[in-house]
Formats: sequence, C-alpha cells, structure tokens
Amino acid sequence: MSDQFKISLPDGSSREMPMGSTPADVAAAIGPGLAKAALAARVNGELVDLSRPFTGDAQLALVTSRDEADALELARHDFAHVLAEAVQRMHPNTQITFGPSTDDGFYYDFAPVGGAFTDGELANIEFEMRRIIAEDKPLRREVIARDELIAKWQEAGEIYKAEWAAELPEGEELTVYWSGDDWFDMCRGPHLPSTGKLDPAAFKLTRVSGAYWRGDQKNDQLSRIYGTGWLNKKQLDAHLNRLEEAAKRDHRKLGQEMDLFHLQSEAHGSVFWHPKGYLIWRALEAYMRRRLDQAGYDEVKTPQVMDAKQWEQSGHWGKYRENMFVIPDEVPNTEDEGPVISGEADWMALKPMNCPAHILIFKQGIKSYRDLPLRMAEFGCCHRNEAHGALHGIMRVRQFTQDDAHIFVRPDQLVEEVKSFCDLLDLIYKDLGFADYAIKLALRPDQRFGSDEMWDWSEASLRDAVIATGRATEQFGWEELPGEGAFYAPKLEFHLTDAIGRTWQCGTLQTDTVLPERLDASYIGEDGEKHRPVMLHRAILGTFERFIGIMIEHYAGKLPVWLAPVQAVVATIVSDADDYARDVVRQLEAAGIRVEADLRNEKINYKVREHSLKKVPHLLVLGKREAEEGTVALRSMDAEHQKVMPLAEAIAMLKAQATPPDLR
RNA sequence: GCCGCUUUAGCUCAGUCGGUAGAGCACAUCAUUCGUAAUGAUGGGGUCACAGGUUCGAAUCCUGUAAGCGGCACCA
Repeated sequence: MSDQFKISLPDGSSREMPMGSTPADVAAAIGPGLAKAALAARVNGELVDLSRPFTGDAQLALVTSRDEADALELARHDFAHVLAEAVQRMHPNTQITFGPSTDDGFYYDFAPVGGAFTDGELANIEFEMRRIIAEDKPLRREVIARDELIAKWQEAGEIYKAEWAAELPEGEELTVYWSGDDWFDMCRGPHLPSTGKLDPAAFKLTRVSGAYWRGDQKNDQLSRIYGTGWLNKKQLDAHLNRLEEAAKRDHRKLGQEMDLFHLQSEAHGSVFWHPKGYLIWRALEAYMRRRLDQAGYDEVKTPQVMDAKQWEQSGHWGKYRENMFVIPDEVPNTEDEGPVISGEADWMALKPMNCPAHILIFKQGIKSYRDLPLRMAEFGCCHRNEAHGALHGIMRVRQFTQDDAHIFVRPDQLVEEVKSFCDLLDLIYKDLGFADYAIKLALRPDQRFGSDEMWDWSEASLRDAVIATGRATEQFGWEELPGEGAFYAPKLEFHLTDAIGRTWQCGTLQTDTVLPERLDASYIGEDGEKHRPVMLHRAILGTFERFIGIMIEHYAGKLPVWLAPVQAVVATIVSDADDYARDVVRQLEAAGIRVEADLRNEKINYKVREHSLKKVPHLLVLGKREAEEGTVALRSMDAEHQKVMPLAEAIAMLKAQATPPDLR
C-alpha cells in the first residue's frame, strides 16, 4: 500500500496527500480562504468531519456555506449540541437525551431535575449558547467502546443515554463528539470543526414542550426546547418573517375578522358557523353534491345516534370507545332531587363515523352483482371526543362533517373504481385551487386484521390503479409508506400543498374487506351464490370544517369569487347615488350575486378600507357620475386599478366569476 | 391525556410595589355629502374566565377548575 492517497476534487483535479491527512489538510493546501470557509467534507459522497483522516484514495468535495442543505443540517445539529451543553452548564444535574435537527432548526429533549423548563428561561439559555459559540470550542470525534461508553453514561447519571447506547445495534461503531475537553455527547456526526463556525445571531430558542421519551406516551415525559437555526441572521430574519406572514393567514384570526365562525367553551370543539362562514360551506357543499351526482354517487342521510350494540358489532366500541360520546337510553329523572340518570340504562352513542350505517343501508333488500359498484355518499356529521390537547381551531374539532362515501364493489371492479376516484379527486382539487398535491400508499401495519393474501391483493390494486392514472410519479410525490396503513386496510393518502408550501392530508381511500365481513354484507353473484363486496372508504375534502380552514389559510381569506361569502359590495360616495345603488344591488341579486349595499354616511376611503379588510372580492363604487351615466367603478381585490364600465358589463363579469367551476 | 404559557370592554391590548379599571378600534347620537385603505365631537359599555384561600384591602399573591395557545401523544 502506497503511503500517498490520491484525492480527486470536483473540478477534475487531484492531489497526492500523505497517509493520515484529512479534508482540512486538503483545504489548507488549496488556500487559506477555503480552509477558513470549509465546514465539512463529502468523501466518496458521505458527509464527514473535516478532521476525519482519509482511509484511501477518495473523491473529495469540501462543504462550505454555499452548499446550503448540508451546511444547514450541520449548523442545526451543532446548535442542538450547543443547546445541550449550555443547559448542562446551567443545570448540571439535567440529563440529556436526544436532539436532532428539524426542518427549520433543532430541538433537544432533556430530563430536568426540578420540573420542566419554562419560556422565561429561554433567554438565559440563549445567552449561554452564545458564550459557547464565542469560546469557539473545537468539536472532536472519538470512537469509543460500547461498554466504556455505557459505563461513562452510568457514572454521569445519564440513564437515558446509557439505555440508548445499550440498544444501538451490535457491531455499529459508537462515537462521541467532544466540545473542547469538558463536554461530550454520543453522536454519529458529522459536525462543524468548532462551535465558533456557528453564527451567534442566526438562531433563536422558540418554545418549550413536553415530549415523551422515544415518542411513547407510556414512557417518562421529557422537557423539549425548540429552536430555529440558520446560517446567518438574514436567513433567520427571513424565516421569522415567514412565520409572521403565516400567522396573518391563520384561519382563526381571519374567521373572526371576516365574521365567519366562532368557538366558545360551552361547546368546545364544535363550530358556531356565522352566516358568512356558512355561505362558504353551502357553496362548497352544493359544488361537491353536483360533482358526486355527476360521478354516479347516491346520497343518503343516516342516524346521529345508534345503539351501542351496533358499535360493538362493528368493532369500534372495543377499540375507540374512549373517543365516543355515549348517551344513556332513558328518560332523565325529572325530580330536582336524585341523580339525573340511573346509570342502569343501555348505552347509545353519537356516530363517530358513517360506515356501519351505510352497510346497514346496503343490507336492506338483496343486492345483485349488477348493482355494483354502489356508491353511497353522505355529508355525514360525526362526533369524536378527541383528546383535549388535540383540538385546534376549526381544523381539529369534536363535531365535524365528512364528505364521506362508501363504494361497494366486486373484486374485479376495484382497480377501475379506484382509478375513477383518483380522477374525480384530481378534478375537484384543481377546481378548488389545489393543483399541487401528492399521493402516498400506506402499506400494511404490523398489527392488522386479514390475511396476507388479502393485503397483497389490496395493496397491489391500489398501486395499479394509481399507476394506471399516470400519477404514480415524482410530480405527484408518489411514495409507499410501510406500516402506515389502517389496521383493516391499506390506504391511499392525498396530501395537498397550500400557497405557502405546507402540506395537508385531506383525501383518503381505503379498501376494506373486514367490515363487510363483520357486519355480514353480501351480494348475489352471477353464479347465484352470496359474495362479500369490497368496501371502499373514501373522502376528498376530509371534513368541511378542516377543508374550509385550509382554504381560508391557502387563500389568506381572499377566496375565489364563487366561494366568497360576499361577492360584491355596492358602496356610495354621496347619498345622491343611493337610489341608483339600490337599483344596482337589485340587478346584481337578480343575477345571483351575493351582494351587499353600503349606503352609510361614511367617506369612500373608510368604506374601501373596511371591505378590503373583509376580503370582499369586488367593490362597486358609485358616485354622482356613475349614477348619471349608468356605470359602475369596479374596484377588484386582484386588480391594481379600478375600472369604470357600464353596469351590464360589470354584471356579466361578476356573474361569470361567481359561477362555480363545474357550471362554467 | 401530558408539559409550558395565556385568560382584563364586542375586538386588539395597557394596568408599575396588592390600595376598588384604562386606551385604540367597534357601537350609539350629532355634525359632515366627501372620488378609492381610518372625518370630527359627544356618549354608553367591564362579577378583571370560574371557585376557593391569604390580606384591613386582590385584576395583581396562593390553590383548584375550565377553556384557549405552542408542542408531545392521539387522529378509526
């Protein structure tokens, strides 16, 4: 073996380096500028420390802050370590556990001695972190024997680290990273050469949170500190600015400003829809109903309350009872004295889902193979008593309405039916302004019902159907997720991307053979025998509450005209235009436009501001001139300047925009 | 459910050391008729989330409860 290694660089050149040399040496050989800028190295494609000696000839690419993805990952990982070191300096008995990088920064989970961290401590911890960065402590990798490491952790009283170290796979090389000579953490690396490579102005600790050890509710709860971390202050400020912008489109804030809905503690987790909010709902529901009618669905309506026995039979009582609202089936005690209910009555429950009821409809009468596919739709109002910490605005609620449907198919119809569903969903998402969405296939979980043959077949059918639509592609983020399926069926998930890049899973489709079996649904086949149908559970919006919340945030309140609760306001400049304004309103109403008049004795500036804040898409401004000429000055949300036009022209334009996309 | 934080007028928020509550917007009345993001004046409006406690005295300190917010866990 030669005592020189050949190191090839990205520009095609190469250098001979002596054994024991490192990427840092190469950087230094190239020039002092690069030596200073280098953060880490890619050696044969693998990201490693600058100080990691070469083990043979290698392809080398030095990583600098220009390699943003790598640089951010390194910086965030290092911020996490610095956070942990800072916390242990300030609270020496706090145990460290685990602290990775995240999409916008980092966190670290601690086991503090005297209770969880609070927001008030973050500033002090940031201060200590900046001190560690200023100390420019070298970060040094050390390979360590497992037993020695476990002993070290135990000696230090770090029981979580010791547990973790003991469970890392046999044969894996364990490494620790030293920060200077006085602090270390177990870590795979790589890291920056020293803490001083971090920009002390490029991070901010953002919040504290509880988090379970290893993500399991049965384990101890740790105290997590979150931070956002970047390469420089400019990036940090840009990020904080993005968060502010996102907060401006928060559906809870806009819901109040636009007077769409409210929530209150007396019915927490259920939405009070105000007239304007419910207009959005009605427009969306009417649209969905037309789309479903066109697609061959039969709409039904099923009971809110069913006997608990029905839920026992479907399996939900056993598995999900803690999240169901149960109701005693008895007349309450009407005396003032004594308990209101006896506690001895049979139980009923508010429906947490619609599927059993749909099967009960399916089972009425005898179904022939000729009746299939049978598509049963319901805008089904369901109740689930969610864990209180899970509730969030109108996005996660206890009473919600799904755009639910169950499609009963013969096995030979499955692929074709799934394909049609994908096409329908695609059409609807595009109509609603979500052209960008991803499709994922969630595969069998470890704990499941049904045979492996069933799962093989169901998974393959879903996969084949998506492939047949031509959407099993990178553009659609096509991906298979092992272990993520429901316990009774694999699942197609449809994740849409909103205007600021967040993703939301809304659509879903599951192939279920379990429930038809449990509730004994069957059809008569061509052979005259009874057969089990396959049942597809599917939703496109998910729930109206959540989807409307998503749309409010996606559009920042500026809904497309056909969905806007108030599509136009007619605002006068002087009271001499009032009669004309009333006439304009009448004509717009006759054209089916949701219009309001604003004849108040206020300046036009005031009116413009107010209706702009309420996100009204069109403002028809009427003064003396318009009244005399029979025109309107149309000030539209999406246009920079107003346009004066004859009333008839404005009506035609508004009417076109107010027409739902399926009726155009 | 768990951890942390919050709760004061319809809304957004001040309220210092414990001494019985304040602003802007909104609302009402009056004046103003005005050309594209806030006209002026006057006025009404609060069991300081709820229940206890400490204190001569509590929006303020303590305990409990509820809801909300940020996470964790959950999401059939």
